[in-house]
Order: sequence, then C-alpha cells, then structure tokens
Amino acid sequence: MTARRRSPTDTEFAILRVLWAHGPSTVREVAEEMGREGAYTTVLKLLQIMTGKGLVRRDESARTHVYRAARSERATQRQLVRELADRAFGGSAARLVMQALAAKKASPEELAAIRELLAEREGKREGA
Amino acid sequence: MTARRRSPTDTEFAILRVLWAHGPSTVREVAEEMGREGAYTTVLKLLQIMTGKGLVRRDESARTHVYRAARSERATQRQLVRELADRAFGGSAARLVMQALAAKKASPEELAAIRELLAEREGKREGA
DNA sequence: TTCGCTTTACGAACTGCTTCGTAGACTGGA
DNA sequence: TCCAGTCTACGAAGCAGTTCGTAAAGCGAA
Repeated sequence: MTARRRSPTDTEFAILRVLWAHGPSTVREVAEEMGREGAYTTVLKLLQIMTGKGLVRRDESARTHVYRAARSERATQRQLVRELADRAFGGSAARLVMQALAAKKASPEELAAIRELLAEREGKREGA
Repeated sequence: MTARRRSPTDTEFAILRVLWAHGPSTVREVAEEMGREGAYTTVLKLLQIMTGKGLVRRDESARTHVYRAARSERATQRQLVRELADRAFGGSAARLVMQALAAKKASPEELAAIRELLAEREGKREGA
C-alpha cells in the first residue's frame, strides 16, 4: 500500500508558501495573508485536508489551532524538480537544467552562482 | 478572456510522450504503445478531449483518424519549467537550476554540457 | 446483401479538488 | 447567566479528469 506521493495542488501550494514565509500560523493568519479573508472556512477546510494528507502539522494545544508546514520548502522544491525531471525529461535533471536556462533569463550573479555550484560538483566527482 | 494555459495532466502527458516519440499515430497505436490495449475507448476519449483543448491535432481525412502533438516536446518542456519556476521558485529559473543540480545526479558529460551552455550564455552577456 | 470487425461518438459513473453554508463548541464581557 | 464573537467540524454542491459501457457508422469478405 505504498501511498503514492502526489504533489500538493495549486491551492495547497499557496498555503504552504504562506506557512514557509511566516512560520506557524492560525487559519485566520493564513487566510489574511492570502488575501482571502472572506473565505475563512475554505482555508480551514483546506488546512484540515492537508493535515490529513500529512502536508501540514497542527498544534491543537490551544483553542485556536496553529498550523505549520510538515516539510521544508527546500525538500518540497526538490521533490517537485524530481517529479518534473521524471515526467518530462526522462529522469534527467541535466536536460531539465538546460531547458531552464533556455526558458528564463538569469542575472549574471545567478549565472555565476550556478557556475560555482557546478565547479564544486565536478571537483567532487573528479577529485584528485 | 485569457484562456489560461493549464499544463497537460499526467495521462495527457503520457499520450503526448507517445506522439513525440512515434510521430503521428492512430488511437490503436497510441493505446498499444502505452500498454493499454484493453483501454481503447479510454485512450480515444482522451485524444478527443485533447483535440478540443488544442493539445493534439487530428487528421480526419481517412476513416481511421491520425493524431499528432500540437506543440513540440521542447516547447512543452519549457512551459513546464516556467510554470514550476513561477510556482515554487518565485519565478527564478536560476534557483530552480540549483535545486535540480542538488536533487539529481548528472553524468560528467552532462555537467560538461551544462557548463558549456553556461559559458556561452555568459559570453553573450558580457561579450568582449 | 449480410455478417463480423474496427472505428468514432457519446454519456454515465467515480474520484479528487475546491468552495461555501451551517451547526456546534468555547470564550470573555456585561 | 446570557450574549456576541470566534473557532472547529461537517457535509453538500460544482467542476474537471478518468474510465468504461454501449451505440452508431463504415468497411471488407463471403
């Protein structure tokens, strides 16, 4: 019964972004941060479902529950990248990287950072 | 009325992969290639819906229709990369690239290819 | 023509996601 | 205590994606 890991949906992801940026939050805080104060119960329902899915954890010690993301932003990003690589690039992260470089412009600083990371990787691999 | 471009679903993507790999194909060919010969009408239905969405084009000149992908694999890959960058990396392809390099191993050849592309990019930017 | 096979077309059923209305519980203040 | 406000919980409704049963049309062989 390998409960297969589905990526968070768009809405779920929007909530996760709030939690990552603001840390543990109440339903009201999340709703306000999303600019959806009118949809309080919708956000609540989402958070309840996400709790069931293990996407967020809930602190119920106070009457007003406090939610936090179950996985770090970085870990989630990596999962998404891996999924995209598998789905659209035959599992090759390198091909994904090349398309990414072609698809969006990066600043010189960013390019330099990438190059540095790359050099580090190659160094490790072919380490004297 | 900016009909917003939703990414193809998983199943749609599986069909597109067949069409990209094999070129224009009939329903039967697609179904066989997917190893789902038993689900002929399902594949047919998917292709019909995808035709409606503009994901594939249909040649109806013969009784047995022939389908082909409406967009190239490359263009689709770029769209997906852009979406992921926007959704999970604040629009920064560079950050996506760095996570990709961290998330999956690349062969030395691939790393070299990336480095080459990178050098070319930087060269263009700071062209002597 | 008639039969059997293939193909397209259509619609019903099921699932998962999202939204929202409403009910019930708790809290603090008058 | 009683009331107003806040919170959680639950369920129904709507929609999109997926699967499949079945009907209808075309084609070729006997």
